[in-house]
Amino acid sequence: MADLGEASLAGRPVAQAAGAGSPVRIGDVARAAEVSTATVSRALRGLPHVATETRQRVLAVAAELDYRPNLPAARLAAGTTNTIAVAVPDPAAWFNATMVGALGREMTAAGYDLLLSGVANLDERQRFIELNGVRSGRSDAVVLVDVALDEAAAEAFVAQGGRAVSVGFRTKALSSVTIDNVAVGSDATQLLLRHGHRRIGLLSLDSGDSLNFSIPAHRAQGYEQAHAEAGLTPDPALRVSTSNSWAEARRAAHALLQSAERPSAMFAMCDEQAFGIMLAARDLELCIGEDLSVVGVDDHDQSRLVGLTTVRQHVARQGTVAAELLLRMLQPSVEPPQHVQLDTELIIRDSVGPPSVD
Amino acid sequence: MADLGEASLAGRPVAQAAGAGSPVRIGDVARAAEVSTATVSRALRGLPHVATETRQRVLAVAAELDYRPNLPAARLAAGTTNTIAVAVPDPAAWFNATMVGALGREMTAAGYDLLLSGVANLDERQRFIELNGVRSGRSDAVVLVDVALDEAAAEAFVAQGGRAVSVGFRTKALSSVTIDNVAVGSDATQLLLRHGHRRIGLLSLDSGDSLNFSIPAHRAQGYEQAHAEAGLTPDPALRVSTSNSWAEARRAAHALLQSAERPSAMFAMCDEQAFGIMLAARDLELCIGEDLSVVGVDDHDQSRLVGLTTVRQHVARQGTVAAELLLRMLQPSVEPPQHVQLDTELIIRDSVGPPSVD
DNA sequence: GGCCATGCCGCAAACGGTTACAGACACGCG
DNA sequence: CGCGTGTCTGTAACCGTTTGCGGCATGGCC
Repeated sequence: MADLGEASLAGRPVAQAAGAGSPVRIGDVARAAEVSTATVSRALRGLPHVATETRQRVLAVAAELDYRPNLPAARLAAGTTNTIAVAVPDPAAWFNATMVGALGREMTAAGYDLLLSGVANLDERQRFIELNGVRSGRSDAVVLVDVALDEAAAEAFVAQGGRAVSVGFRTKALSSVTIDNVAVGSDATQLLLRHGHRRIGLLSLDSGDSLNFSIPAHRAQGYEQAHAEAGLTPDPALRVSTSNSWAEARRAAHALLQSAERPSAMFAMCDEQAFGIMLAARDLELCIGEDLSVVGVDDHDQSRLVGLTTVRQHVARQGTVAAELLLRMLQPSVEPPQHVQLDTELIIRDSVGPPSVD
Repeated sequence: MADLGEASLAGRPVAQAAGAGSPVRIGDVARAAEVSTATVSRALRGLPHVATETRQRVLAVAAELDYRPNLPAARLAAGTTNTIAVAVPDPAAWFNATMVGALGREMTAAGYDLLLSGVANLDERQRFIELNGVRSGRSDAVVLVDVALDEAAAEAFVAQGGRAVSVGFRTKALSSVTIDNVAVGSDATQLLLRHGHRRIGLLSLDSGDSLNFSIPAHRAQGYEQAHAEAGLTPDPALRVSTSNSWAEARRAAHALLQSAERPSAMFAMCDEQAFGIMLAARDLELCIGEDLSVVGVDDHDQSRLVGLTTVRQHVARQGTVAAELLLRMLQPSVEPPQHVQLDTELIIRDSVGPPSVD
């Protein structure tokens, strides 16, 4: 206790003008605190078996020396990275950005770093999976946002010790957080049918771009199902698909709306596509909600602004749920994969009305 | 060469059913290829001083064994991480998400990982800077997106060997990519003045939320300057500020537009705020472009949809430029910080017209 | 034929922590 | 007083790469 004063007198670390000269290592702290490196390691990480007095001395000395543990070294020795890797098809898309934001907030609070990868096609997906297996030590776990893995690949991944949670896609082997996409498609379509629409266009997502085929497929299924329940069969000509960019959606909608028997309403896979439809309608001087009804999915920040009726999914909540699943999964005790399905909600705005009489 | 066949016969790696049993290490590859670990290391990384024949044998064996180098170990030994850490105030905001997307694309192509951190206030900024100094070995370089560092902090950071590029904020010690924010403010304001507006509201950004005070300050300066050039003095009552969320902007605009002498036009710091203004106008049944003119900044994806006149900044290009600066900075040769200023562009849409005669 | 340059390759020492194991010490109890 | 128990601490063996340096052929040249 006598020599404590020597080391930790000042309030702030000595400036030390290190100039990248000689980085302080754990041994330096140990020497200055007159303990072993083992004790320093334990003290700094809050592990038990360190006397309070000793711990405080170590803490003081470490602060004094402005010691920063070297991460790769710690990771190598401990075999854990405190990092999670997340794969998203397009980091700039609204859904993904919002998801990553929520996920990041939670994981940062829990002491994890977030490694972000854009994974836009099957090659990149393959690469991501290979690179982020446990064996590489790049990350402790992986979250796949709208990046589907087939059952075999998922099982292989966990068999090698990989941990993953999937967002938007359900696989037996992985924990997942999803919504009921059949219900999404059905709810949207039913709304349009109730308003009296009989020619309802379906703007689907390209399977080429998307790595998660099941989402558009299930929503389309809901669309079919709603028609069937009403005793109707949708015209296949009313079905087109694009990527999730509004620009492409606009082009596709433009073409469809100029066809001989144009739809009186459109259901789009996401609000960004719906925006594209609205732009196309504007081009053709069709009034939204009168000449053309539109329903999207997501409840994008801007949907309210343009009065878009949509099926809301709580994106941020999906992010926090994914984080919870991750943290649980990172515990030493192994649990079977968890599957969480969140509710969606139909949000009625101005973009839907009865079909105009031609 | 004779034993090559033994190791690399098959097209794909043996399934090996590792079950996380015994990870393949570099020594295993070395043994199987009958070379030293040094040679394996060199061969796999494409370094010189390896005979072509040997290299191919090593490659084949490594593929056969499905070897994955352990990253922390490699990083510890090499003292480099091939990772860059990026700090953004809010990962979900459109500008940031788009920026991160572009940056990530470039850096991934160059073989770097992207570590994403939300840095929303000064404490988090402090923490980010401390955590990502060179000494921690967490990342090779840092990019600060709309997260300003004062001159002293920036110098201290580079003095310790840290490398950083700053986006949206210019500091002597750091490379930076910026736009001319005074011109942005001035261009937008001049447009409104030319249309005959005399009461132009300014929706600024909270300095509390934003870590980059200079952006709203400079734009406000352009606003003042444009007024001064026209021989006018803006009414301070027309100046409010919020965060960059449209919801807050909406509330603020709502209040301002209900005041006795309401502005006939508004200039917002970003398109998201402008959207909020447009919502407020809708609430009050004011017609955009007639009863109220609005100008934003960014050229957000949705701006076109709602006909928002705005000052476009090329976000993705800022991202690629930042990536170039980073890559140059990561070269062994030390260069002085580079400063790149990109052009902006006034995009005229429907949200601006002459003031309505009251 | 000797010598030097050159190209490949291996040995072994880092890199900077973590942690199993054992030692030291104090204490309480029979 | 001996012994078990429990708490604190140190010793040293890893963790899995990278890389400086030296060795050994080989080939060309004088």
